[in-house]
Amino acid sequence: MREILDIQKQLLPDLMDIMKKRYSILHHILVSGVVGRRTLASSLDMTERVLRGEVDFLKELGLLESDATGMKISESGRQLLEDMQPIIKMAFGLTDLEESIAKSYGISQVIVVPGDSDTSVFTKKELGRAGAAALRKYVSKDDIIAVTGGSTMAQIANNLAISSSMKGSWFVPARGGLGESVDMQANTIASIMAKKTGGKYRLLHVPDHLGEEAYQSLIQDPQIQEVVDAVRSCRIVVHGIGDAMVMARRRKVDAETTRSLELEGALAEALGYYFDRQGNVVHKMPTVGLRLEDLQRIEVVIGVAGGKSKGEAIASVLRHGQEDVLVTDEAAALEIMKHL
Amino acid sequence: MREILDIQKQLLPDLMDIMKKRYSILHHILVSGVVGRRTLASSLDMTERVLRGEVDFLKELGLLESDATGMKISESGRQLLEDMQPIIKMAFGLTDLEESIAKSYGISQVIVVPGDSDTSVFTKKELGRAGAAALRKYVSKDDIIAVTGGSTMAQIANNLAISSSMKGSWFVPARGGLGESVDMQANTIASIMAKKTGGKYRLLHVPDHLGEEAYQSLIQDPQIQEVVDAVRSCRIVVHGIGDAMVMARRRKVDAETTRSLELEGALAEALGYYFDRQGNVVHKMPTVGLRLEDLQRIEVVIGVAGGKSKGEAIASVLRHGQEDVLVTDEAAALEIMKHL
DNA sequence: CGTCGATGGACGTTTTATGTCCCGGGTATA
DNA sequence: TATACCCGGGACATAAAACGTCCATCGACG
Repeated sequence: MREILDIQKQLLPDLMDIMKKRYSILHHILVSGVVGRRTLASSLDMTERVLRGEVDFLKELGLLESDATGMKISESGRQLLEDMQPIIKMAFGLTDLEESIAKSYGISQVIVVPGDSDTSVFTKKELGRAGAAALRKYVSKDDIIAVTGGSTMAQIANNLAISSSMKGSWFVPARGGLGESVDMQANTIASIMAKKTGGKYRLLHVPDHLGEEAYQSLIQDPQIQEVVDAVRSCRIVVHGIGDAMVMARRRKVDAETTRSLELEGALAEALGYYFDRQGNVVHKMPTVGLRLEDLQRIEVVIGVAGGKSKGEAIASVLRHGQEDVLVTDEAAALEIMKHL
Repeated sequence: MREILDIQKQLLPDLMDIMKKRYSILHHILVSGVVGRRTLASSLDMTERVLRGEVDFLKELGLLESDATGMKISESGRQLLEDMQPIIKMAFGLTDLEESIAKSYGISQVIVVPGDSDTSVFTKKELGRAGAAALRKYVSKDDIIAVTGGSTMAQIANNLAISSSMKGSWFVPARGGLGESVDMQANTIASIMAKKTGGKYRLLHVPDHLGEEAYQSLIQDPQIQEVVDAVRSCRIVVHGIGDAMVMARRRKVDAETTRSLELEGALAEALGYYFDRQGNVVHKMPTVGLRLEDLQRIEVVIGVAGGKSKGEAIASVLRHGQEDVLVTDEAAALEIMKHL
């Protein structure tokens, strides 16, 4: 039942918008009894003319009637609304979640896919699909796109396809070596994405656990510098969000730092930075590439993460307040709303 | 599952058309492998430009890819088509039926509702709804609309609602007394329709089983003449279609005529005329009103009938070749196609 | 009996869709 | 290897639809 809508959404992306619009017009008329165009327009926050277009259409379909006293719902319209109840509830439960997260955290767009990535690989794939769609939506010609590593990012890469709009794009890792395993690290993801879309890529080869001296000389290297400059001038960032302690363990952070993270109350990780509950940065991985302060001037920052277990972490990162777009799943979204 | 599509068809008929269009584009590309824009346009019977609009859109969505050799389906497009298979079949299976009937019998529009009126009252109601919608579609200002009797016509009347486009219309019975019971006869239907839509009506009070002399004097009557003239100058006819023998019995046709009907192979009845399998008129009820030859110059002839048992009868009437619009149900439609 | 709010018509403007043509380039075939 | 063909994509004028805005008329209500 839900699939049918998801499938249709692929072919008719604005299906839901139109359906919701027409539904809410009908619904408003139903609860109002008899209502005039102007009143209805202002209560629905539409211009009078565009409402009129829809109303004429609905009248054509026989779903509402109008005479000189105003508009009211017809019998078939009333029946339709009743039949639609479950569909609307299902289809727009998530939309409501999206809107309340967007509003609460001040984000331009939130996309919530149904399910829980923790328990269903299908949801994780869906998250990747949605992330890829979001990227495709915001990308424009010849953009530089910085990406991070992680399994969610890998799923996004999987779901990208050759596309003329990304043909001229550059994919770069947002930050150098962060101690991830090879197939999940940012370099790998960037190259896969470039391959899938027909775009180009540059990599940042920064070994992990470098001595201070070697590190300093490395970041002086003109080749590296060039890539870092490209990264920091990117227009779009797509990054995952992780649980702080899980990430620390995965990256084999030393015991002392781990203890310090625990003491500072680190909850979330994104782009090599660790955040506490309030969204403050409590630690930073020592490597090159994008810095947190760069995010302010970057036009599109897309965060992608899902699963109930990550809900709190996502909320922390959102609270830091640099995200423009969030792609998550239902389970995480519910958690996020709990941590308001 | 099916309900959701039915609901969408009611609320979003325009989007369903678009969905079908995009689906068939994708499908054609799938079966063609690699195909060029111009070739595809002609095979889909679209202009090149409008196809291009859709193709650009589908490319944007990542459902198809194109290079200098032509367009081909992408992996996600292929997957989508597979997922959509059942949806399309459900949503448009009837559409296919509609189109083949329209084509086979040379009718402008055929509307098929799901189900079988013989076994489901819901389908019968739906037939009425569809019939009412068809009438609403074709009616224009101040039309004269001739209607017949019967239970299906009564359902149509039930589903009409007050409508500005019918406010100036006249409803008249297509033919005088045909021996139906009062609540199903054309006079009743016409007056109900007028009441429901806010239109006006004139009736033909012609008693059944009149002697020849009385009949002759009746049709000379100026009042009657006036109505008959109105009826014969109508722009729209909406009529039911019945099984010949069932109708003969219901109308208490005398034994001799019944025998003659049987001999002639009468199968169907419409507008007081009886038709054989080939669509020839084999008998005519003796009353005033619309004549069969009037149909030629009447702009919109709408036939409404459903139920598996009536399929053959409908086919006979269609074969007579005066129908412009047919509203029927799935069961009847399948029968109609059998009697090609 | 007058006032208010409603619909539906009208009209100019803006945005979008469409018809049409053409160019550079890649493919297949000779 | 040369050539003829068909491809996608850019360009542009035009038709069509959407939209903002205003107004005439009608019915309900005080």
